[in-house]
Amino acid sequence: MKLPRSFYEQTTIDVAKQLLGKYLVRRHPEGNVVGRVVETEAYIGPQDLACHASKGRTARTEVMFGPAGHAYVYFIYGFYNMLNLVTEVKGYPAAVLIRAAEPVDGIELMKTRRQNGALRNLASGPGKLCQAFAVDRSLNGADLRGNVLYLEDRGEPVPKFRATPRIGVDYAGKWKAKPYRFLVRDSEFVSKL
DNA sequence: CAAGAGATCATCT
DNA sequence: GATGATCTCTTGA
Repeated sequence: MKLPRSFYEQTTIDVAKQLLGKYLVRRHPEGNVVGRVVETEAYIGPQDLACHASKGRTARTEVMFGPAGHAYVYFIYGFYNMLNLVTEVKGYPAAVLIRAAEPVDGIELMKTRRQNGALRNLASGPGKLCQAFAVDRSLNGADLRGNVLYLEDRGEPVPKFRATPRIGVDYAGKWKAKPYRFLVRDSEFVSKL
């Protein structure tokens, strides 16, 4: 069943943990694609220097300040999109970055969208995942209760996971060491160990 | 296999 | 005008 808005209104850490083992569904004219989430990161509030919203409320970060259960998609490095899910209460900027998923359905379609079609390389990283799932900024602000992009609970308990510091945020001072990255143990589909 | 460079642009100063 | 929540390819051991 589709995750309700109340799921995303929990604390960002809880959402990030509980997303592991949930299923990301992308409906698209080319075909539908489904992946099992195996890696997430939490970005929490205006004081978190790794969180874009620590720079203030701008056109780019506006979605993060909005209500939970919406997609925050941004473009970076001139090449890649990143998919986040807005969490917590309206007015408090926080989100969970989806970093990796295990391909489940629509694998052939994912391969056509990706350079390297090896199964383990289709969505093992936030940029790769957005390519495989055809996520771009047209989905920024999309409601996750809609039919284009959403998460599904298929009755699987949250798998065993571990926490590490987040990737690529060396500039974030004391926040760079916080264990806000969560990854499924024993999954070969994470971005890195 | 590890390390490094290059690609390329929206966003903020 | 600088930089980034990245990826791929190339290089060298």
